[in-house]
Amino acid sequence: MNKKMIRIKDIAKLAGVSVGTVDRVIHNRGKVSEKAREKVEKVLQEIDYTPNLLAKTLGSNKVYTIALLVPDPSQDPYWKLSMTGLDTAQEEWRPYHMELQPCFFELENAKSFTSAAQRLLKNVPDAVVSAPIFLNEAIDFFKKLDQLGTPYVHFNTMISTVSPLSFIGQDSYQSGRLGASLLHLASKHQKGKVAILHIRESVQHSVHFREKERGFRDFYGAMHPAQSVEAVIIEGNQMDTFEEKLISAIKKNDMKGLFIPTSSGAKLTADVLEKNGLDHISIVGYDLLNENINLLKSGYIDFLIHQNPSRQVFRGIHHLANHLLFKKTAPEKELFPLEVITAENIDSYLEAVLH
Amino acid sequence: MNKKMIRIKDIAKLAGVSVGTVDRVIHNRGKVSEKAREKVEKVLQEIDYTPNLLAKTLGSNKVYTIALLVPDPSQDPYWKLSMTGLDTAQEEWRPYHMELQPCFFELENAKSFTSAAQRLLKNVPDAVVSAPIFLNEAIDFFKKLDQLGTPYVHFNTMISTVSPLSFIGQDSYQSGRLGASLLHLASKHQKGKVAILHIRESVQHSVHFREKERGFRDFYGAMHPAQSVEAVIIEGNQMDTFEEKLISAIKKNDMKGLFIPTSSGAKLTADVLEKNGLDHISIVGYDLLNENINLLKSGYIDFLIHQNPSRQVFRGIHHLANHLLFKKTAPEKELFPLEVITAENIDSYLEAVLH
DNA sequence: ATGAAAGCGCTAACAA
DNA sequence: TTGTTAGCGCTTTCAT
Repeated sequence: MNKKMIRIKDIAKLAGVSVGTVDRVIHNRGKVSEKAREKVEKVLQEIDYTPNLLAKTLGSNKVYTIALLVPDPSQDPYWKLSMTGLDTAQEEWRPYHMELQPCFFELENAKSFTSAAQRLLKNVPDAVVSAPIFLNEAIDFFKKLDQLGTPYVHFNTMISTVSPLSFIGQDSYQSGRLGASLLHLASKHQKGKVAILHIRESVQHSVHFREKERGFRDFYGAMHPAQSVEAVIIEGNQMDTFEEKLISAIKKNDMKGLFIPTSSGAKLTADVLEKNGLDHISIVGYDLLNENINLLKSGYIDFLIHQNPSRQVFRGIHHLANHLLFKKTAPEKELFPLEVITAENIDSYLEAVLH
Repeated sequence: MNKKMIRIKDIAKLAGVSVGTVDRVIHNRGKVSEKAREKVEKVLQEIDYTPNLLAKTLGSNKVYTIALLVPDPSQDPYWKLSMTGLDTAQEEWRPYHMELQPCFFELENAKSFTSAAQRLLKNVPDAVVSAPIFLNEAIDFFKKLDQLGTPYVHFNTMISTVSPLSFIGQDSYQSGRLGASLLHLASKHQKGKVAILHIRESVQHSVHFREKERGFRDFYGAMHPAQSVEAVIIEGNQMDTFEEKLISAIKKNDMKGLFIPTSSGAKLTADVLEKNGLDHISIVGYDLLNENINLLKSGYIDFLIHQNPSRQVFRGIHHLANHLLFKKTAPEKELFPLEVITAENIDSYLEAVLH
């Protein structure tokens, strides 16, 4: 097949110039006469040259660092899951002298995001992975990165005003539709209403939660228009009266099924339901938190939708590292599949390696 | 953090020996005195040394080749899917001068497997990925590879008498259970029997089909003992009477749901059902063949279980390449998660990159 | 503007 | 058994 790899040296010989000149032409590093440039470009057009990436990155002996700006995993089980992605990435990229610096902020505190972002920039990382939990603050931060020319990848929400190397996440609208279809499957032979439950989401200004609701409603609207759909909203500052609010909403609407987009919401809800003897109510929740896993196995939750946070950070780092090291182009968005978890396939997910 | 990466040269200086000796110790290339070895190993224990992979592969300027022995994708839609895994792997490993040579055999022809295997061995590949469709022939082949010391990875069925570097697949028993649980979900409010449908599987001598059946039966036995479960077997040589056999089995047993482990079986079945006005029957099938995708979207199939063949070959190559190039140890088996596909998440799978 | 040459960290061949 | 050294293909610096 490929008889032999073409090297810069070969091109130099063919063009009758030195390797230095070839390098300058290839990378537009200036300082080349028209004559020399033409000779080299002629050769380049005739042959099929792909540079040896190993030699390339070895030659320019640089240690890259990728910074991560994510919520403190010790404060949030969802982000705790994502840390295995960091570990796996660390493992994968260590031999290439890629340095990963995690930088945490507090989930309920926009100021801490900003200050963490500032700390991060002090270290002038070569690239950044970030979760734009606080949208406005995040946009400011991303714009700064855009100015600096620092490549970054972000999760959750697509933001049209900034230019990340790549966006990683799921189609939230479709996720809502999927949630609705699963809830329907679990509850269709019961009477009653279904609802989407927004718990303590306010902090997230989150477009993606709204999109999930839209998808949820659309599914029922299109497929089962007779089914009436509610939304129950329990804000972060109302958590002391959570039980009361939830129960009253359920009783008032004769609920048969709940769709809970917040990953930690299912546990809160299931506890209240169990305490109040309402365990006939179907639940569709999100993500493989330990609590959710237990509830799924014991039958309190019917389905989970997996957002694979660990893979999100793993892939984010993957794209950036490939970009820095090998100049590979990343997809502008990488949408993950919407994975359906049931009591019968949960173990296969827990045993599987990061995928 | 780590101020500076440690190089072999540094270790040599610390141990008071030459780089050559350090290299020999690290790779057990013999020819080292006890004294020298001890000195080096002491240093290695004290510091945290990870070799620079770029330099490593650049230095040992070798081109490895991995051969693939799989069914001709033009003859089989399932294996056609797996080819995107090949392409992705090719892309990923190109910078490391890893050569991938596919080698196809005919799906219904054991002889062609053997002859393809021989052709393959002529090229003395450094490693092999293979699908052991013809179990006996495959075992012979694997034993030969074992003798040659050529590492290999295989799919589908775990084989206790051979020693692959790694086995890649899914837990077939659990896959059967999952299939049963999904079929139950889709059909539980109808009356009638459920069945597992074995279509033209004989060629595969396949342990994993039996395991799926066992899982399928166990689920119903344990969870819904009242539900009666059948098995319908239609051999490869009976395909001319397929319709007749299938319909008579359905009528006789008053079937309400079918579990079809063969990926191409769902289409055959659905066509017959539609033709005979039996479209109330629920179907759980396997894999994202185009036909299956259409049937799922149009509601003729209720669920698909995704075996992710493309990722199977991708990961197989991944483990072998890492083994050859970087001496990384592969897991002796890598079980994939059992992915549930419905009409509402199918698109997210089709749009997603290999995952 | 150009070429020559010194690395980058590791491997492997060659002396000693 | 050891140490030395010449590559691997590319980048970068330094003369010219």
